[in-house]
Amino acid sequence: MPELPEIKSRAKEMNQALAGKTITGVEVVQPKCLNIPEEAFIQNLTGAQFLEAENRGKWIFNQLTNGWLLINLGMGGEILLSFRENLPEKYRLVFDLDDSSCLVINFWWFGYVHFVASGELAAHKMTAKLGPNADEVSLAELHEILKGRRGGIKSLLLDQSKITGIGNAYVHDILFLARLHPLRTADSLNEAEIEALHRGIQEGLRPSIEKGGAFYEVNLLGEPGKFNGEDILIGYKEGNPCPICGTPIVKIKTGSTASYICPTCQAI
DNA sequence: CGGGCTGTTGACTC
DNA sequence: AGAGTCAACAGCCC
Repeated sequence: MPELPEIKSRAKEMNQALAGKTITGVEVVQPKCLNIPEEAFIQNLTGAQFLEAENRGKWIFNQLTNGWLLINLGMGGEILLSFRENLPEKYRLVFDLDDSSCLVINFWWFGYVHFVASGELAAHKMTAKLGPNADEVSLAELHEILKGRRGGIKSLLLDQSKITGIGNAYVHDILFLARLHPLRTADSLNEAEIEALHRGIQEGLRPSIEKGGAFYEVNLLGEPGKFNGEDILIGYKEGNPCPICGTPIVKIKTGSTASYICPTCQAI
């Protein structure tokens, strides 16, 4: 479940590893993840050079000499810097590079690998409406995002058009850190609660960003992130004592997703 | 072996 | 606006 900490880490690694390298060939195993016909995709990317990589939420934006290579790993996957002689068992796409290495992309569901020509980013529907990166949202911006919204705070945090990068894995700890129940409505938060939410977003993401992402995702070299299970406060820890008050963590249904909360610290 | 669960996203409905 | 449902490229657990 790659979310902002993992994707931000991958983007940094790609920026370091790929800048200046040229794509010499493209192998597409899974054309359904593309946004344009396979032939056009290969034609556009062959010969393109990587300039710079950064993340916007869960998307990696690779700026190329002739456009953008946009990657979203969906519900989990790997981006590996490898060699043709050492390919993993499963992969969806390979970019051969001019130094004889290659970039291998795999994901297990719903990943996207898109090409957008220079100047046409605004027409790319899946990324055009992304909100600001969750780790960069200021308190004032958060105020604006919450203002007048009557929906639940959890679904708002997961809405990538409002604020981008948070997924169902990190949202449990973010809300716990803020002492907010996921079904609290956005416009019901008082000033102190908005500040708590802002801190919760920061503190819920930062440790994993600093550790290169979660242990269940790997970096470009195949090494797992260092944000471990014991770094997670309450997410997926049903029955464990709340680290603040000792009340057992419970799993509740919130719309179509599950939420883990401390029923004492996060009263509705 | 089959069913249900799990991270994402957009389209579509009411 | 927002909540609910569905479907789209797996893999795991029971």
